Amino acid sequence: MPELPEVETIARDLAPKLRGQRIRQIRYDDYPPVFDRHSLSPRLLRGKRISGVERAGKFVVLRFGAEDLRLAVHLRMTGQLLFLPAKRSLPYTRAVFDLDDGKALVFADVRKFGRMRLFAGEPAATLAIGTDPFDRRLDAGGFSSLIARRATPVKAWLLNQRYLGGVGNIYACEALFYAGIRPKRRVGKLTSAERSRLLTALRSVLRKAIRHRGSSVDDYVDAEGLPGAFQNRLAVYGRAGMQCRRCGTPIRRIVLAQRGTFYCPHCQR
DNA sequence: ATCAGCACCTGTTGGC
DNA sequence: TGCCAACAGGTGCTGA
Repeated sequence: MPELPEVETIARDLAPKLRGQRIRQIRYDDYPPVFDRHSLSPRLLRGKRISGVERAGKFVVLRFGAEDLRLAVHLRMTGQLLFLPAKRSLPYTRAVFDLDDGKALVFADVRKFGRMRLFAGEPAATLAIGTDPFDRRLDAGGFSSLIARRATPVKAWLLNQRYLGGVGNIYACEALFYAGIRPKRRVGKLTSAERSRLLTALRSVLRKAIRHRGSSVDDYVDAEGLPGAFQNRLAVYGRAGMQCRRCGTPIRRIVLAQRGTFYCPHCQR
């Protein structure tokens, strides 16, 4: 479900609500494990005060006190991270963090793929997340050197979190549409003009999606349980057989890297 | 050292 | 209407 724009929306919403709140108690369902096998003991969180919330790749990261201690939450496909101002029970709850005054942070997940990890250290290094697409130090040259001479299809490259952190299936398809590049093209063989267009298109579509609070194609909701609005503005994702918004050609669906992949055969070369 | 393919889960949808 | 296969925003492991 959630990619960079959705996770960014959740993190921005949660930050002012959670900052200063203390973790009173934690309850969780551990089958399958909701804390991954690298996680420190969740008991360490009891009594800790939340000092900040940020996004790292597709993770929502909570920080505690002035310490190095952080909790990373990955929503995978159907995870939801919800702030509840008053006690309430939700279906598919996997973990509940009781906060001050009856407030709570709830991690719910129908498919149970989502995981959390408590760790000490820097998120990018610990979680093996590549460069953030919005990193100011990333320019066309840096982007091109991340690509190097890789033979993998450009869409598979975009989905690999070790190069760029945060791009998922929807926005990989969308960015390639706006850059005019077919998903199967070998990433290492893109011209420098194409690479440059791709970085620009990626940033632009991610920025727009954040402005519209993400895409609610299926289960995604923000920290208050409300859907985003960007699903109505998608150019190719989920539009197989429908007319391209730019040229009218039917949008094509193929499977690439085991994922549904959408593109316009006329606008993308 | 890569990388395709499958595993992990449950719910929804579309074809017959 | 009913059944069942295919599919879903992601990633981690295995074996070639």
